[in-house]
Amino acid sequence: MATLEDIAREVGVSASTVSRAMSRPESVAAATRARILKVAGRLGYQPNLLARNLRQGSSKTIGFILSEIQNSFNATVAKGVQDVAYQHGYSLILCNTDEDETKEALSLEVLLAQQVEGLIVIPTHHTQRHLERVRRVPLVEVDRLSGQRGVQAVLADNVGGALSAIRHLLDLGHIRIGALISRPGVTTATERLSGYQSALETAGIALRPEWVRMGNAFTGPGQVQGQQAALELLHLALTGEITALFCSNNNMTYRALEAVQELGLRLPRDLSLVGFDDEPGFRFTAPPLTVVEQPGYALGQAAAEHLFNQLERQQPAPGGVTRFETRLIVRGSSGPIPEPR
Amino acid sequence: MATLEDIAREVGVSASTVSRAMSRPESVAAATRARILKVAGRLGYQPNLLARNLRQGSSKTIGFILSEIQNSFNATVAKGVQDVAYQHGYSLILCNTDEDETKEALSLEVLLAQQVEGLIVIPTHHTQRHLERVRRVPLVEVDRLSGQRGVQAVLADNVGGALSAIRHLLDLGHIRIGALISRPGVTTATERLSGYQSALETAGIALRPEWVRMGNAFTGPGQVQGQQAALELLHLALTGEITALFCSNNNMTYRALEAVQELGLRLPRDLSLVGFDDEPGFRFTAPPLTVVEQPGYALGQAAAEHLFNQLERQQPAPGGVTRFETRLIVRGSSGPIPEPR
DNA sequence: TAAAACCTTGACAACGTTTGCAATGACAAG
DNA sequence: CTTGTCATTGCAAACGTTGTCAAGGTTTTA
Repeated sequence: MATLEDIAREVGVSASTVSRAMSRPESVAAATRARILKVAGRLGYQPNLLARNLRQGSSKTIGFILSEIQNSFNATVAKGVQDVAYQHGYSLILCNTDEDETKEALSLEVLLAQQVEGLIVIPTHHTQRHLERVRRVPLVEVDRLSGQRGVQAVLADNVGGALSAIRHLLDLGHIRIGALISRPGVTTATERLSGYQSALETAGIALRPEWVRMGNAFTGPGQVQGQQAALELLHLALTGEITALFCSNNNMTYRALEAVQELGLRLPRDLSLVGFDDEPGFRFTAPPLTVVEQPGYALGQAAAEHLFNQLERQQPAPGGVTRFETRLIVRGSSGPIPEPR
Repeated sequence: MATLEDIAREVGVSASTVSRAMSRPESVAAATRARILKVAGRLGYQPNLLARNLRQGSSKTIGFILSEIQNSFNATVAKGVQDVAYQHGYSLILCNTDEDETKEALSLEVLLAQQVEGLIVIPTHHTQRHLERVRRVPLVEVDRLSGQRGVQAVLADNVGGALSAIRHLLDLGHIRIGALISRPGVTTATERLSGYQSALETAGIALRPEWVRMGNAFTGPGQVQGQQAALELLHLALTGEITALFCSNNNMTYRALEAVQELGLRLPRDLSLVGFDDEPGFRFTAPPLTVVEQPGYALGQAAAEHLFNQLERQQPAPGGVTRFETRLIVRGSSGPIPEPR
C-alpha cells in the first residue's frame, strides 16, 4: 500500500504537504496539489484509516450486535442501520451472536477494541450484565430492552400490536384464544403477552394460563422447545378447546405452521391464526397469514439516527424510548368463529 | 479509555513491560505481571486495536460485500462467513450494496481504507470493473462469479441443480417447461439457465425462447420488471401452453407465487412449480414448494476458509472454483402432467 | 523602502501499541 | 575474584496519519 511518504518522496515534497493536499486543498499551491494528486492516482493511494483514526482518536465506525442474522426481521433492521451509517460516512461492523452469551461478550470486547464510537444492540437476556462494563460508548437498543436504566431505545409498539391482533380475533367472535410466546425474558415477548392479556381483560374474558405457552423458537438446538410448545398448544385446537392462536414472533409463527401441518388443521376453519412479524412467505401460505407487521427498516434507521445524534452533541443521551406503530394486515388465516361441530 | 501508559504509571513500570505482560507472559516476572493484571482489570483496560494493528501492519479484519442482506440465502452465507471469521479471531465488516454500483465502489473503498486483510464478495455485474483496482488484498468470490481471471470462488453446482430440477419435471411427464430467470448477467442466472437448456436438449426437446423470461427480481424498484416477467410467463400456464415452470432463485419464485395467486392458478394441477433456493416459508405454501436447495451456510464457511488459507501462506491464491452440491427437495408443487382438459 | 501581511511549505510531535536492543542485577561456574 | 549466563526491565523507534509551529519567500501596505 502506498503511503503519504511514498507520494511525498516521488513528488519531492514533504508528507505534511501531501496530507494537506488531500484534506485541505486550499492550503496548498494549486500546482503542487496537481502534481501530488497525479502521483497519488498513479500509485493508487488509499488513506490508511487505522493511522488516521488513531491520530484523530475517532474510528468512524459503529457496531451493531444482533442475535440472529437469518431472521428476516433482524436483517431488515440491520439494513436500516447500515443505510444511515453510510449516509453519515461511518462504516458498520456487524456481529451475530446466535443468542449465545459467550459470543455476545466476545463481540462486545472486539467492538470496543476496534474503538467503535457507538453501539446499536438488539439485546438478549444476558445483555444487561455485559453492558455494565460498556459505559464509555454511546448505545442505542433496538427492538428489545435490556433493562439497563437510562439508555435510548427504539421499539415497536408491541403492546398495541398484540392488542390489535387480539381485538381482531375478538371481533371475529373468538373468545378462546391461545398464545404462543417466544423465549421468556425478552421484552418483546413479555410486552406482546401483556397486550394479549389486556385485550382479554378489557373484553371481560378470564385468562386461561394453560392456553399460553412459552418456548424458545430460536433457530437451532433450542428450536425443539418451541416446536414442543406449539404442538401441545395446537392439540387444544384439535379438540376445539381453543379456536384462535396468537404467535408472538415470526419464529413462533413458523413453529405454529409446522404444528398445523403436522396435526392436519385447516385454517381458519379449525383455527384462526394471527402472527406478529410479517415475512415474505406469509403471503403465500394456505391461507395467507394475518399478521401484525412492524416497521423493521424504520426501527433500524431511527436507532442509527439516535446514535448519531448522541455522537454529534457530546452530552450523554437523554435516555428514552421511541415507539413505532405496528400495522395489522388481515389476510386469510383469521376468520369468524366456526359453527360448533 | 485506559492505555498501557496509564497502567504503567500506576504500577510504576514501563509501558513495554505492561505490553509484554499481556502478550508474552513468560517474559515478565510473575510478581510484576500479577500487579499489572490487577491494575489493568481495575481500569477496565481494553487494548486499542487501531494502534496495535497499525503497528503490526495487520487489521485482523476481513470484509464481506453482499448485494442484498434481506435475502435469506445471502444472510445464511453471511452467517457462515462470520462464524469462520470468529474462529480465526478476525472481525467482519459487512457491507450491503443493494446491487447499487456506487455503493459497491464506496464499500470497496472503505474496506480497503480500513485495511481489511481479505475480501469476500458476492459479485454483481459491476464488480469486475471495481475489482481491477483491488489487486492488493486476497479475495474470494462466493455464490456468483465476477468474471475476473484467477480468483478463488466458492459456488453451488448451479448447472447440476437446474438439471436435477428439470429432470424431475421431465420424469413427471412435463415437456413444456418455462423458465423464469433472474437478472441477466450474473452467473447464477446463466448457469441455471444452461442447466435448464441442457436438460431439455438431452431429452431431445427443442428450446422455446418465448418460454424463457428474464427479469430483475431484486427487491426494490426493479422488482416490477420481475413481476411483469412472471405474469407474462404464467399467462402461458393459464392457456395450458406450458405445464411447468422453473424459477432461478428465491426472488423469482416469490414473483411466480404472486403471479400464481393473481391469476388464480392451482399448483400443481394447473402448473408444476420448481424453485431454486429454499426459504423457510416455502414449506407452508399451498402446496409446499419443490425446490433445489443450496448449502448457503457451507458456501459462506468455505469461502472464509479459503480466504484464511490464502492469508496464512503468503503466496497468491491458486485460483479456482469450488462447487457445492445442491439437493432437490420434492414437496407438493410439482406433480404429474394433468390430463388434457 | 521598510514593515507588515500573506502564502506555501517543512520539521516535529503525537495517537497507543509492539519489539529489537541494551542495561541492570543476580547468580552460577571457573 | 573474575567471568559468563540468565532473567527482568527500560529505551527508543516504528507503523501512517494529522496538526501545530515556525521558517522562508513573496506580495501588499504605509
